[in-house]
Amino acid sequence: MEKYRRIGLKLTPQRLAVLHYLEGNKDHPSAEDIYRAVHKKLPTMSFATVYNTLSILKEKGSVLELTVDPDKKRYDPDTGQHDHLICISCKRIVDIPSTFRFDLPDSAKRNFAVIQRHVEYYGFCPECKKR
Amino acid sequence: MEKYRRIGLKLTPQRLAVLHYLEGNKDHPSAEDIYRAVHKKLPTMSFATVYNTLSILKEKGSVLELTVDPDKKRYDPDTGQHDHLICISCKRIVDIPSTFRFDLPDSAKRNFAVIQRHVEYYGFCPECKKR
DNA sequence: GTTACTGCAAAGCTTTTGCATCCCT
DNA sequence: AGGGATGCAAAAGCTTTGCAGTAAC
Repeated sequence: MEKYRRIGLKLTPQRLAVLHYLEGNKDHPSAEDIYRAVHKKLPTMSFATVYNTLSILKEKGSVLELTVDPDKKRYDPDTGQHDHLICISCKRIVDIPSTFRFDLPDSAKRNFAVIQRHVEYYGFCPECKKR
Repeated sequence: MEKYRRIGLKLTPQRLAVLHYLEGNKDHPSAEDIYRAVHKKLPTMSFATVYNTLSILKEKGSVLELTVDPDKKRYDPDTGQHDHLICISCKRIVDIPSTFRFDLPDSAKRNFAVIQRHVEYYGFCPECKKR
C-alpha cells in the first residue's frame, strides 16, 4: 500500500478495499464485479467511488482498461506485457504470455507513435465448447 | 448485391444503402456514422434498422464488430486477417497487414477453440502527436 | 398473401456527473 | 483546517426491444 501513497493517492478505506480486491486478481473483473465484491465488506461503497478509483488507477498506470468485452469494460491489474484468450460465449478472459516480439516495423507504423500492443484470441473456452 | 440475396437477405432499400456505404469503407464507422451517412440518402432511415442490419451482417460473417474503441462499437466490412493502429486521442483506426503468423502454440491455447485473432497497436496518430 | 422488415418511442445498461457531506492528511 | 473523496440520485450515451404498419418475395 506504500506504493499507492507514494503516487499521491489519498488512502481511504474504499480505495484500499478496491486495491486489495484487484491485487493479484486474474479474473479481469468489470466495474460491477468490483462493486459487488467490495460492497460486501464495505456496505456504503458506491458505484461512483468504484469508477472514480478505477479512473485514477488508470491514470497512474496501475490498472489497464480492457475493451475486449462488447458489453462492458474490464479491468486488469497486471500491466505487464501479456496476451488474452477470450471466450465469446461466457466472456471469460484468460492471460497467456506473449508469443512474439512487440516490435512493429517502422514501415507499418504509418507515423503513429505506438505505445501499447494488445493481442486477443477469440473463441470458446473448454467449458463452453462442450455444448 | 447478388451475394447478399444468396445468403438469404431480404433486400430492402435501407439494407442496400447500408451495404453500399460499407462497401470498401476503411473508416471503421460506428453505428451513428452509418446512420448519419445513410440518413442523408434515405431520410426515413432509423437507428433500429441500422442496428438490425448490422446484427444480420455480423451473423452472416460479412462485417466484423470491433470493440477497440471504449466509447462505442465500430464496424469493419473487411473480414480478412489484418491488424489495427488505433489513435487513443481521435479514435482513428487504420488497417495494417498482419506482421506475424496467426498460429498460437497448442500449449498456449489452454484448450480454447480459437477462432479469430485481433491485434491492435495503440498510440497517437500523426496529427494528434503534434500537439 | 405471407413473412419479414421498418420506424418510432420507450426501455435497458453501463458509465458519468453534480452536489452536499464527510474524512484523510 | 482544508482539500479532496464519498455517496446518492439524476443524467447521459449507446444499444436493444415491442409493436403497429408496411413492403419484399
